[in-house]
Amino acid sequence: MTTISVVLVDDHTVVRSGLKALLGTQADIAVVGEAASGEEALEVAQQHAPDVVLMDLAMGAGMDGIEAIKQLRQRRPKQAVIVFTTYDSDADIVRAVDAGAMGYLLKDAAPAEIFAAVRGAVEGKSVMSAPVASRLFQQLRNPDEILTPREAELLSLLTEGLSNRDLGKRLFISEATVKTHLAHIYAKLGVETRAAAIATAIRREGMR
Amino acid sequence: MTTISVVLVDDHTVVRSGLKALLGTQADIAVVGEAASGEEALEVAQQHAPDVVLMDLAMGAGMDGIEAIKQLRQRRPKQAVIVFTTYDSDADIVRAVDAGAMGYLLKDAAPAEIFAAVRGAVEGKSVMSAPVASRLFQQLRNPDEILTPREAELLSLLTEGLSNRDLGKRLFISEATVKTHLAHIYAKLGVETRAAAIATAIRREGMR
DNA sequence: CGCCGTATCAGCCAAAAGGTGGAGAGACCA
DNA sequence: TGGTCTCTCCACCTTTTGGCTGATACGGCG
Repeated sequence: MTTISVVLVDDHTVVRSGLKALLGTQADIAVVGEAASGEEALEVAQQHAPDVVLMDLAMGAGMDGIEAIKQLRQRRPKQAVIVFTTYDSDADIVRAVDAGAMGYLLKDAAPAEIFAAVRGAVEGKSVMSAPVASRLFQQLRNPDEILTPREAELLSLLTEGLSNRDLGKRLFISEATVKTHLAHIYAKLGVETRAAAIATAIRREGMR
Repeated sequence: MTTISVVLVDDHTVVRSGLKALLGTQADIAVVGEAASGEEALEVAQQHAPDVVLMDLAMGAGMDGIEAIKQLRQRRPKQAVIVFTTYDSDADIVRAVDAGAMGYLLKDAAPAEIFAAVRGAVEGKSVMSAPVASRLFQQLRNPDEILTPREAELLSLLTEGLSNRDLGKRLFISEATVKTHLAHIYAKLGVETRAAAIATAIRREGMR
């Protein structure tokens, strides 16, 4: 049985050491490096060429986790990246998977779950915490379901090419409210701009 | 009934032979020559003075189809050129018709359609595949909407939801140039925002 | 009863997009 | 040769957007 080399990326020292101790109990898993930021992660991964990178998405300063995943994946496609984070917002999940994450674990995951994720990752299996999986599944299956009625209404008008001001007038709400709704829509669709939201919405069957 | 002489121009031998066999089934059509490039086409057409030239637009190397059409038309205005190609991009259609093509067929056209195009061409009739016709019609109806090749390229990327910066990187041009192109595209499409441009482009058949 | 999801609104700030006007290089055309 | 088109780039300025934080209100649910 080969040993699985792992690099930990988290800006909290305590989390890293805890994780290190936990993984240390497993004979077939070895933590070969640590990093506290996205930039550092790239360096460390370069040095140790680990099989798996366990990474927190939220990093204090500098490059964020998503960007780090993209770059890691670009440099060594065979290396598996597992997201290990506190929050499970829809946007983060979609973007992380999009960026190439092999797994998505929440920090309250059971030890056994973490071990399984690491071992699964090297075999090309994608392991994720139950709540994350269900969300992702729902997203892929019917992303519109997670939009509230009002949001769906707004999205539909958005595909007409209206501006925030016009959207407000059309729906009899303030521009501020429009922006709030839009922010929620972007998060749920996993995009950052209205352009991408429109492209996604129109192509996503139904509204042409 | 006079026999219609045809010259085939396509850089793929298989396409030429298939077409030759197909046209051979018609008593009134005779393939009198073949060419694999634009230059060769000019020579062969010179030799055989065919009634019709069936030509692919995409030729591996050397003179492209559009240029070949222009020259053919210039040398023998009576000779009909029919474009027979795989793609139906707006730019190609417009340029081919501009260059003097009498017809525009897609390679998946039905045999009957091809025969009709050849026979129609000698009578001065212009025959084209349905999707091509509809595009051209739309172009003619609203000439202002003809996008330049570069603009079309940009518009297509625009529908992916990219930002100006990303568009620039992707096309190896500055953000300033991107903005210039976008302004032109908006004007031609009759919209004011990128959102509307995307909505229009995606819905306007073709780029999904 | 508090908690959560939904919908509404505000203000502030940075980034992106859009408008205007100009300009040079290269291709093409008459 | 001169005019036109296309593609490229720049500067300056305004508007739009998106990100962040926070707030109020209503209704359902455990």
